Amino acid sequence: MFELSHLRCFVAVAEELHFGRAAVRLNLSQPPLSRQVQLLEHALGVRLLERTSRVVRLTRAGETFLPEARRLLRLAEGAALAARRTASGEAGSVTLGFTAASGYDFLPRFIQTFRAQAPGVDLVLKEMVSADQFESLAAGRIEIGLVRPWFNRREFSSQLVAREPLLLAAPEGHPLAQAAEVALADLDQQPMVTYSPYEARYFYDLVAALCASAGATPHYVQHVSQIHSILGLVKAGLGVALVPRAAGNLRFDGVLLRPIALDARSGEAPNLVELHAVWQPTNTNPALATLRGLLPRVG
Amino acid sequence: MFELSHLRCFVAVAEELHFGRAAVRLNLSQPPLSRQVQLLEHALGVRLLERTSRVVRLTRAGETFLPEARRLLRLAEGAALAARRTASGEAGSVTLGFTAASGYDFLPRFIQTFRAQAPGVDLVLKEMVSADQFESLAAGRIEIGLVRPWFNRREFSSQLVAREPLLLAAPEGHPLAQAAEVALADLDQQPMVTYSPYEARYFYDLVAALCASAGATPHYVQHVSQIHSILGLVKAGLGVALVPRAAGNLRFDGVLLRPIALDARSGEAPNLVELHAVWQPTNTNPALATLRGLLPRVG
DNA sequence: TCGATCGATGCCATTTTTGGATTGATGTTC
DNA sequence: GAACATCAATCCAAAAATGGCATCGATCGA
Repeated sequence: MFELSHLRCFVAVAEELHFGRAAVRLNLSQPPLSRQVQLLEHALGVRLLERTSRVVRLTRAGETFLPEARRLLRLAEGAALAARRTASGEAGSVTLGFTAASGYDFLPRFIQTFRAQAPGVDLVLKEMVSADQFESLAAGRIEIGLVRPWFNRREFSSQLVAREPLLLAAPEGHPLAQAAEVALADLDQQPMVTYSPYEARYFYDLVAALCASAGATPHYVQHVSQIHSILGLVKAGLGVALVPRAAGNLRFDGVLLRPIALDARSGEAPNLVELHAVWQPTNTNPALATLRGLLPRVG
Repeated sequence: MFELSHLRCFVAVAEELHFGRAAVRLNLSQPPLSRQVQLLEHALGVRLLERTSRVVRLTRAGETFLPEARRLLRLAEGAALAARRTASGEAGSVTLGFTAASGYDFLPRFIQTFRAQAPGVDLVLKEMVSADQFESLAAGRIEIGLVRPWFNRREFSSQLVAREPLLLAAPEGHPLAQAAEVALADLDQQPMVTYSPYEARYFYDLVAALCASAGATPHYVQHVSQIHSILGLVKAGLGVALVPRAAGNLRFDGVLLRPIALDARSGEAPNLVELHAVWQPTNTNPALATLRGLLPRVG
């Protein structure tokens, strides 16, 4: 069988129709070039060039072979480039898990940044709750997850990627929605829609801790998993709720969002709501490294 | 840069995930295989395989490169095959010139045979009178021509490919068309449409010689180039004509064809009408050799 | 007829490749 | 935990391939 180096020799001669000039082009001398082309012809069992001591011309078989030879050389370079780009993380594919809520704000902004910075990487998205993401990571179904606390999975690496405050969600016309901001104490004895302690434990605990910190005891009228469901119940007048600021991107008619007032010392609502990226430390996918490098850009 | 032999080594290892088995497959020993794969990785500047003393696994770059490597090897084999098929005349292209009349019978039958026997050869057809075919041959516009005599072009090779008789063409109802065959003597003083002595000299001379051989002197009422035009004038009642048997394939309504009666000794009409193939003897197109080899099949 | 140019061939030095021997690492069995 | 088998990598000598110089026969132009 022939080699790519034979093809380079043949292509140079076929294009120059002169062994001397082709040899110069290939940085070798004319005798080895003559021999290399002869080796190619022998390997193929076909005469590719007709030559006298003065004239070099392609045979019909040579005419057939020349475009194929050029194509092989081009494809070889392309294959090398593709391998290099994959190795460097410029090209490849990553499977990313995300929670519904992270899809409201962080994820869209991250995807935008990621596509701009790494257009050659294919991002495969899978929505699932945090617990399922850990299972999928362990099973290799996803390579990185966007999850809520709390987790204590030592076998995964993690990185905090975003924090945001909780806001009050109240129906239009609700007394608490009239003010520009709301004191936590005002939530005492208020009907409130809160999170499921099972399917949304992180948010359940967060809300409970926040209210307890102010000595407020809301009247929890419903426990729900999804934020968009919570907003629906708020609109229906069942009560108020505390939701992450990103929920504002849902633009729910009939529901107003108000910051929580703080004591005079701190000045701004604490960013209590955390979002973490998690992955297997042994993952060697270069595109994952590329992705992880871009996470801090969107915080 | 890497070589196709490197690709073969890599593909074998990638498929076996074991250097020893891959080496056996490639008919070489394990140490040189290990080194060849290392050379490929060095040439690319990319790690394609992760390996410990016990485990071999593709990297992501290796996963990207493997299908490209397989493709290159396949295309290399295909390129070799294409060159061999062109060299053997199994594949390629031929330009063939032909006269209008040869298109009635010989050429269709030849094309049918040629396509069956040489499906990989592209046949490019160009209709032109014999004189123009010689010019086109000399100029390289066609590679073989189907021409009528007479020619005396020593620089071309030729081969008689078909012969056929002349038949009498008479309008329906014409007295000469009532009999199953016609004596040449019957043509004496008959109105006759014949060939142009300039644009169809071969046929003009043939008809004149045939009539003179029987002592008949037809009354030539028209001189025309093309056989289908002659048949039209016969139908119109201007006279009879002598045409090659292949003209019967035109199926001209209103015109009957009758064989020419011979003297008792010979028994059948002589095949006076000749068709020759001509080409440049220096032409090296293998597909032309294939075509020429098939010409005698259709005679 | 002579000289210049060209591709092919001979020969040799250098480089590359191959295979056997061996190594260190790793997993299995006892 | 030790012994053993297996595996990919390394070392080294031998074989093969490559490249370059010298030269050849053929061909073209002056």
